[in-house]
Amino acid sequence: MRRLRATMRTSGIPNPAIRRLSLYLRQLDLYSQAGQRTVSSRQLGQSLGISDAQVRKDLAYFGQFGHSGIGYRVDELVARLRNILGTDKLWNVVVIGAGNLGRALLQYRGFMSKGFRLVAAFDQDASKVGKSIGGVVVRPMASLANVAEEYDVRLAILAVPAAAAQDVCDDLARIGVMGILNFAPVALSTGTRMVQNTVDLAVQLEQLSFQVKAMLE
Amino acid sequence: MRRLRATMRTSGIPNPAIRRLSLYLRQLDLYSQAGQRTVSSRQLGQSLGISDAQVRKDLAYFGQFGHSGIGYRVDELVARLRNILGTDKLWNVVVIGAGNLGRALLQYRGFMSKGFRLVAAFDQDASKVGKSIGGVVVRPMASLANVAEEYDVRLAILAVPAAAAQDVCDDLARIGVMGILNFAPVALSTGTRMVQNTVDLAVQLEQLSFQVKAMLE
DNA sequence: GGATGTGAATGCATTCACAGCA
DNA sequence: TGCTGTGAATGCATTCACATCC
Repeated sequence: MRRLRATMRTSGIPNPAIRRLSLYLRQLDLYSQAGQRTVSSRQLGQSLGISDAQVRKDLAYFGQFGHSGIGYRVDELVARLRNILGTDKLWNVVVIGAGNLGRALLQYRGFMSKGFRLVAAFDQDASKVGKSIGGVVVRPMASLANVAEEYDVRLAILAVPAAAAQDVCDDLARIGVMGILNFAPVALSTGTRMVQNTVDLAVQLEQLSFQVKAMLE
Repeated sequence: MRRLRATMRTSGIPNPAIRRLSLYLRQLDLYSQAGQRTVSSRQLGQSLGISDAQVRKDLAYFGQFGHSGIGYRVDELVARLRNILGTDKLWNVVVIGAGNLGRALLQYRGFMSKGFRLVAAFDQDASKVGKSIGGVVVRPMASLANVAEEYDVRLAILAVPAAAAQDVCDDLARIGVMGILNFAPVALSTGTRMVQNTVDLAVQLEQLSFQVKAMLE
């Protein structure tokens, strides 16, 4: 049994705060599109179910960019959040696994405008190799290292069966990938130079099950 | 601007603990398949990157079902966790939206054995209605209420575009759905008799981006 | 007046450390 | 001896409340 390292903190900033920054950014994009110029911590918080103090504290971890009496300038804050999250630069991302989920992800275009670009997909199954899905070509696993180097790939989306996930994860670590968005229902064992984010649909549904069950009683 | 209610706690049990119960269950299924009969809090924790004390405390919230000197009996604990999470009964689930993601979810069979059954899919687009995907028929939105009643549906998976999500959410609330697994990148505004769990892929990637960025510096 | 930014206070969650049991 | 269950202690995160600024 391999031993997992516990989740570690990257900095002095609370992990939940970093998650909320993403939510702020998403909401601010909406405000920006709607033509709104400024926003208060109160308004931003209410639209997300978060207290105004929490919003201010989260933002203040990264400096002072509010304006007394005014609030935050939407475009300014968007730019700053992108910079903080690292999505002001474009990340090249690979998708491993071109099954149902992998294909759906390749066709989902919601990433593009947000600082991520899917540059290639990989599948072990030769019959899938060569096809183009959502404008991205499916390649053989053997070409992973080359592609990763060519595009300086640091992020990967893992959409392979659970049984294969750890092996692929090890491969990815070896070629310099440092972040994995993992859709396989397993806890990956990774080194210290790698972070993972596992999205397990069954886990998600179980959370709902628990809570709905409680409401029904 | 609609105001969201803050996340509330269902009981005296820490929310993070409930999330971990799902992880324990997932891991225990593996042990069970491998023929392992008992497991200690230490072993279970290590395989998930969680401390042994944490494991024991999480489980102890729900009673005492460990055995001194032995640990926990795997099958017994699996049964108990299913019971706690509510997945010892079968939940009928509907999928709203038969686009890329909706289709992928319908074809993903990983739920079945875990207490969830996809009973129907719905789409607004008439050209999709009538098709069968992964053994599930796509129906018109208009038939949602009937199906929900017929199958006593309490859980829904939302895979519609962001712009449509809130309206669908309101519909779902009206017909008695109480839990939503939301893949649209918006914070849904719900009443008190409803819980949501939003999986936003961009948010997930942004978390990785932030952390990988920090590691590269 | 209407906001931010922030120390202080509170409230949660996790870990420690050990009694107790097989 | 090996392990659980649990109060006590610690450590984090959130909220309060107010000085401060436009």
